[in-house]
Amino acid sequence: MLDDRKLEVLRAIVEDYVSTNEPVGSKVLVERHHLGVSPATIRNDMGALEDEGYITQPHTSAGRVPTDKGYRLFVDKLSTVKPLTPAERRAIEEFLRGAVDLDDVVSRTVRLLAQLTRQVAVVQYPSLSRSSVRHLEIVRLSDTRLMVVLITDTGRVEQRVVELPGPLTEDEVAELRTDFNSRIAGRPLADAASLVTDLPETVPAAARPTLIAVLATVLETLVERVDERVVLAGTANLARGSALDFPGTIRPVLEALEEHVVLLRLLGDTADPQTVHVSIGGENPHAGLQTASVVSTAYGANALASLGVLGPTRMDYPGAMGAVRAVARYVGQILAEA
Amino acid sequence: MLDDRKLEVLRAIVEDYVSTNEPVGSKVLVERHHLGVSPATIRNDMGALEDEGYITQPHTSAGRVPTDKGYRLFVDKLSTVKPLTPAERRAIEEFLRGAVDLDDVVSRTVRLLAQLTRQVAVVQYPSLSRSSVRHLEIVRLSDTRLMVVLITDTGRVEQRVVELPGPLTEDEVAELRTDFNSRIAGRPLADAASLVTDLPETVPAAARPTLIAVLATVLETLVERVDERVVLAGTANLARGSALDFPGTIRPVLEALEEHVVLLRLLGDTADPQTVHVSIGGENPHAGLQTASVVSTAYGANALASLGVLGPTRMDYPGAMGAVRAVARYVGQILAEA
DNA sequence: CTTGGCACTCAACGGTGCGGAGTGCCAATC
DNA sequence: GATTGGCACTCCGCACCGTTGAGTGCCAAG
Repeated sequence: MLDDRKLEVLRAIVEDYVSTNEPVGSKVLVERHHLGVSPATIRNDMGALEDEGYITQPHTSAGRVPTDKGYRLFVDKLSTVKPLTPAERRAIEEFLRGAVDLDDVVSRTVRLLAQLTRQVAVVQYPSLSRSSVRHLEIVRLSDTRLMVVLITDTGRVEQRVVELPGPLTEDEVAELRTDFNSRIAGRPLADAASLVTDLPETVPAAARPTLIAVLATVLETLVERVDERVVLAGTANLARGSALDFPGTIRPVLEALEEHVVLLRLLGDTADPQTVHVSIGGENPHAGLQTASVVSTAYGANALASLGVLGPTRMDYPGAMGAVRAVARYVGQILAEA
Repeated sequence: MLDDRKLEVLRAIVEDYVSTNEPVGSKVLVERHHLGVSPATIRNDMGALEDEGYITQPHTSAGRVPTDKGYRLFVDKLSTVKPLTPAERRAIEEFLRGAVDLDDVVSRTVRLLAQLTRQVAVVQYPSLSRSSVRHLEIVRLSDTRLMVVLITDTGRVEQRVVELPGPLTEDEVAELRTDFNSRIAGRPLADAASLVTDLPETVPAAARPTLIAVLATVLETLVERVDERVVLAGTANLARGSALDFPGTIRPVLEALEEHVVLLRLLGDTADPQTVHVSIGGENPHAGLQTASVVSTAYGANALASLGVLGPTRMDYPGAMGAVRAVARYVGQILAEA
């Protein structure tokens, strides 16, 4: 159905349209891509491509523009991930190395990605799930209030305040601290919860309600889906492209970006850190993102966090995929070392 | 120079323009605001107001639009802060009460403010400066790496990783922990730094380099300007208004919003929690915000944090000021209780 | 000082005509 | 059968134009 030249034509159309942001016609196509044939031939091919739904014309006497389906084919079959230049790689590494803690790593990563791709960058926090408890600190704020601080071996810190049913002395708090730590310190988070559920039975009945309150909070901290945190950068890039990129207004896109749940769903599709996932236009579940594409991948040792970029469907996919892949690798590396 | 009626005319122009988003002419003005005079009289007044630079015409045969100077006069002399309705107050209180920790308070606050004002909301984290050290936790990550966790009485948690010049045993770490805590626990952050600077002199020379490394990080944590953290919400509101609000594109505004330093400067003007500060158009230092206004105030017991909203100069100032003031009060209240 | 009248200005709008880019189709050619 | 040049056709974009109407500034009268 689609011979090699037709595919080549599609590739040329996508590349031209992405770089010029103008519907591309048969004439300019043969000029810029020195395909060895005449415009008329290209026109025939374009007709075929249009029949198959890979390209479309905005109006009768205009050039062609790729459809979502066209971009999909381009990404799947016609393009290769564009590796970064050594200079870029050095810059990335250097920039990320300067981070002082996890928050800083994430924040640098997202800014870096936005700058490299000139799109909106999204980074999800690395997940707790596979990490282990380094230390559980319990601090007495007042007679009836405690603060629980969980520290993991990945450097993550989670805190919670507990309101107690009754007063507690400093000594009792110290005891609680040792009780919990002796059971869960060094254990993976996933296992930790089950290791403390029987704690209430080991103490006198009088102390039980208090312990149960603390336990509830500790469990909450252990299983909390902190990986639901996301960070954004580069939203100004949305206003960069022409009016063609986002019909009418970028408002629905900005709205979608503020709904973190939506973002998480977009990023969530990505499971394997080796592959870069691309979601194009109408493939996105969210109504406000029908003209947007997302390029994402998983990162980190445990591959439970992900990052990516979001932009108009008219996006430099090979470049974005290259940047996303490279950044994900470097971040993973940095996190593994920390 | 400007008699009462002229001021009344200015007020009417501002209010009309803000609500209709269209340059307002003399005729519609007398109709909608039943000033007891004819359009011709109003025209004379408008002429005077224009001569003084309070209003301007986009083009010859159009109505008048307030200038920055006009908005300034309106805000300073012609308007009163619009209090929220009891229903709104209840909703705010209820929403903020649901917060589980400081991060949650901040995140709820910013979303709330964005929704109430339909503008971009900015909330700066409450400052550490006036709070005290609740606890300083030092955790041994490996032979040569420590994690320092500072917990304040305001519920804030700051963490840092320290690379040590030489290895340290668990016992030595425990000793460090007690050394530091005995000196600074319960002390205000502002004083804490000076209380530990002489620590190195109290230990054997061999242990000194290590202690100095730890000390450096602890000091950094103590004085760190965490109040430089800001959170945003409602950026989609920028794309709501007409093209008149932000000439050309909202891009420079989005860019400015990503530069947290800029935001901090904007919010920083606010010192007194009792007053609401307004910065209009050209009064803003940043080039990208020449057509934007910021309404902000300080909040919290120590009045060292601030929050506000940002929108086009064509903004409902009384409403925004009311919302900002009310939200600041409620947040301050909640933080004081916590 | 206020007001009605009036001439003037100018953005916005709809209609018209033209040029050009790009297409689809067809017959001729390789 | 694929390729190609030719050609008629479509239709966007643009410039031009007159009309309309909102709004103004000014002036003379009240």
